Amino acid sequence: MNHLKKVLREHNFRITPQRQAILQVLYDCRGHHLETENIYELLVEKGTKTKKIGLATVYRTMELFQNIGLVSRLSMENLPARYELVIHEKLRHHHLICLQCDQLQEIEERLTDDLKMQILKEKQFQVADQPMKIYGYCSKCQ
Amino acid sequence: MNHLKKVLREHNFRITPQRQAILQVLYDCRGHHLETENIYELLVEKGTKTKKIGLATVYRTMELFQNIGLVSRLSMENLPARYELVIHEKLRHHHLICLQCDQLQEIEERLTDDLKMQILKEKQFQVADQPMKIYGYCSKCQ
DNA sequence: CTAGCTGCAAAACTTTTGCATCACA
DNA sequence: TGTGATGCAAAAGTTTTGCAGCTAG
Repeated sequence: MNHLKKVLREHNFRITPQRQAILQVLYDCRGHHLETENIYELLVEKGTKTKKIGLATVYRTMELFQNIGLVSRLSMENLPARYELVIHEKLRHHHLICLQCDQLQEIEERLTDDLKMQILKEKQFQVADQPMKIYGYCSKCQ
Repeated sequence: MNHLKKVLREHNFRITPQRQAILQVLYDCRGHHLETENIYELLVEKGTKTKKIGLATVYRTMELFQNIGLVSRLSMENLPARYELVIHEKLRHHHLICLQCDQLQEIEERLTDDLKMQILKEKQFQVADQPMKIYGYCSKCQ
């Protein structure tokens, strides 16, 4: 939460109750990958006693958080995009997505280091420093 | 075109002028990755003198073609999905997508063989036999 | 104070669907 | 001729935007 405040201030964005509440939800659900709609619902449930929030605000906030590196966005084939908090102590990772059950697993980023280097060498294409989505079948669904 | 007819007949689907026209467009644009809307527009241009076609038909046809393996679908982050004809003589490949200009390049599939094997070994996750999307910056946009 | 945020509602956009009609086999 | 395919229009579903009012700094 302090990190949020620091990053927002650094970029000259305001620390609003809505932004704090959204970050709290993301933190409470860390490890999961939430749709904007999920986040909104959780906020509405909690929020009966506190503040009101609009779905558009959640969308706008998720875009903002992504831009400043607080969350990473995972666009799903046709489904709504999902977000997860970027945890800095955690190793960077890619996503393994099961085509059968939509379940997510993670693999360490280092596994793609060689691939990135080859792509740079052969195609002069600089692979972005963002999680890759790798589709397939998890051990249960094979 | 003969291949289309063969595959459709094998699956008990009908060979309609619309399906043939769509396949023709895909063939004429082979090497490119077309949005459904692009295909529709091209058909409307050409079609003034021939037949009418509806956008819904293009959507339905692309889904059908994908199911029977005639085209491969490339879901783009927020943008409309793009399709390309599956050319059997051509080597299987992955896509490099430039985050700046949306341009697509291709890399040979073999470059990810090691990665796939490691993922299977470490996570018992079977990577699907489909093109991977790798995001980054092309040589012009870096 | 005032620029940046927010909520609401409406719009934008891609994709899907219902249905009456059409046409391939 | 009968069933699958089509065109049209409307619906669905996610995300964006316009705008008037609110609020953090």
